[in-house]
Amino acid sequence: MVTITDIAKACGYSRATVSKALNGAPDVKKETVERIQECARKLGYHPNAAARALKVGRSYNIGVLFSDTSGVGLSHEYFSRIFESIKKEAEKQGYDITFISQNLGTMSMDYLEHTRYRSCDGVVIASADFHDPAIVRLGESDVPTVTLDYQFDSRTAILSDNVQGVDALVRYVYGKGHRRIAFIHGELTSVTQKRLASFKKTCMELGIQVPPEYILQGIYHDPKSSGLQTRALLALPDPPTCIFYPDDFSYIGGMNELERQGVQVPDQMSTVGYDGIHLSEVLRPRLTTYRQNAERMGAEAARLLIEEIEQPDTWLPQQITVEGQLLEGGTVAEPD
Amino acid sequence: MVTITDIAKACGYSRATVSKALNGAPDVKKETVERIQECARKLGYHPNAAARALKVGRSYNIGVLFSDTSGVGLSHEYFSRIFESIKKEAEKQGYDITFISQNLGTMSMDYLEHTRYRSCDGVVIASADFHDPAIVRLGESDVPTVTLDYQFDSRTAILSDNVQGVDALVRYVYGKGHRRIAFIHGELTSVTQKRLASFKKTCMELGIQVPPEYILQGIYHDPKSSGLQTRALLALPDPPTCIFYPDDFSYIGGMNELERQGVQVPDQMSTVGYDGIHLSEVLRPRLTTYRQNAERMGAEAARLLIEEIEQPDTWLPQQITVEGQLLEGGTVAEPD
DNA sequence: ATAATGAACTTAATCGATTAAGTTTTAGCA
DNA sequence: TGCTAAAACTTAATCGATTAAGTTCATTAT
Repeated sequence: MVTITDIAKACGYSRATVSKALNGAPDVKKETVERIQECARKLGYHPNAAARALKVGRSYNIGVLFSDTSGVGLSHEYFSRIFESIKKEAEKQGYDITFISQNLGTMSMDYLEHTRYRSCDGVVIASADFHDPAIVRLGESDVPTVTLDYQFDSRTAILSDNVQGVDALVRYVYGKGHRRIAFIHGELTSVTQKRLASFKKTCMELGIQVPPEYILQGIYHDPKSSGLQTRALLALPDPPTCIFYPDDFSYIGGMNELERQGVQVPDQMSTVGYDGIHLSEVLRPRLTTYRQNAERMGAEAARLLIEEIEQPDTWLPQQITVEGQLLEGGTVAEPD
Repeated sequence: MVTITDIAKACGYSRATVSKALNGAPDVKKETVERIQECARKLGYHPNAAARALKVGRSYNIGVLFSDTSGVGLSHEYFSRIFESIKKEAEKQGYDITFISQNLGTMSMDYLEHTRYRSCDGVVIASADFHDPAIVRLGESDVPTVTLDYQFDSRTAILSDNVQGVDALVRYVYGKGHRRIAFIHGELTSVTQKRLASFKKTCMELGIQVPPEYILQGIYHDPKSSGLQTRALLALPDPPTCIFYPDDFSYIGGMNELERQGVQVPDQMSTVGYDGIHLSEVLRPRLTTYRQNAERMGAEAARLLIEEIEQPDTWLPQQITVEGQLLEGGTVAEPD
């Protein structure tokens, strides 16, 4: 490994000067800087991240926290897209990514301890139980954090615009003539609550009566659950003409159940999903859904986190709401 | 941050003794070890990874390389499953994961340089262009590496059993009575070549004639491509009774095309996929496919890499072939 | 009694990079 | 020329942990 000492020897300056030259310190002659940079390039020098982290406390490493309890991890396309985007933006700015977990090997550490153990400069908290004391501890610590789809006090948060997403979908199906709209939602997280509230509010604004039996709790990303809920809706004396699914993957379960009962989509039943995963675009008919802008969310999260890390003085917490986009597919038709 | 010095002060031993006690050195009294461990726990001590990495060269960090060129990254379920599994096994053994990429920020480094920059103890190379000189350089360096679905000389490799996978599928559909079997494959990687060879071999063994127009090159994970190939197959004067798709996701494209042309699956056309992603199990009919054991592959990769890192003396390169499992769905029926 | 042995601990150097403080060199000006 | 100030460089301490080499002290052997 080429170290700063090798460069110092090779070009006849002290280690201090070499270090300063490579870091753009003001008290090194321009000519010297060039000579040292040239030398570093020739020898193939790259700084040792561990040494630098030890000395200055900064690691150029960003922690990413995807809760490991739920087990969903990166298999959700929404999260894998967010993750890829965080990674891409971080790398562009010279940061690496470390996954923050609990219980590394035999050492028992919580998220904050893991963060410190690796000297992470900050953490993006993406999918987690935000009431978990270990998460709260991290969020209240002095470590810069950015949360996704959740808001800690005085912290930066990136929020997907769930209110606008559901609102857009409701108005869209309303425009197609639907008045009997069912809403299957996922577990009651803060995101779910926003979607549900938005659904009710927009329906009210449009003068739509939503009977309570049209609002059902299911499970995110679980086609079995959405299949059962679909069956329940079909069995109602006065079934809906349009069903909202908690997400695109859940729609598959509904689609199967509808097909099994001989109900044609969209002629006899209209459907919409949520997320806009790749699958929704390759199904036929294409699923009408709302594509969350995961790419932008991830990039903003990384960008703002790095901003906080690099300019702590001028930093202020921000809340950014990222709009998605309604994808018009072929699963919504005018009701009879 | 609690350091070893704090513990030394708190319990009246030297830093050396504390370090040795915590690392299980033989020349510390049992009683002392206990006292120091107790003290460390009380103070909430955790070693500083950077300091340790700097001193001993070991970082307890494993690099993971998913090529960034192709852009597929972790959005493929196969790879995200492999990744999750690597991560889980690594964490169990006390290792963190770092993504190895090229061009971190403004520094231009190749994969090997990035690996050294972060002092990674080893690298799992998962999805990459194995002919890329930067990958080859890493594979030929002194850094412990494990490749997935590719084999470098004198290196450990984890291989999905593509030969057995395709063989099992062919024999399965043969058992159902199919003799006219088409094979749409992906880009001609080493994996594809194995699958193709296995397909031809098994067909020959079973005495099946495969006309050349039944073997088509498509694109992995691309429903549009598989849709086109499906159309081509249907337009043949003597179309097949069964179509093999390059992967489950590609099947969606085929499925749509078949439906569009009014061809019923499986009554008028049997189909099989490859991978066994979640989606294949929630479609109706369930897709008959071959589930690659990504979990085991990832775990073995991490396990063997760590073995090489921790016991370099007794280490020998290994090739492990991981069998998958045929998932019998409902997309294969007896042909007319 | 003295030396030898070994257990249990401490001292001090080290990993590679950074940086405050100190030193030398150069330049500027009367 | 001589003095001062600024520029350009070096020295040396430091981050936290590890470890070879050294020290102390009790125990055993001769």
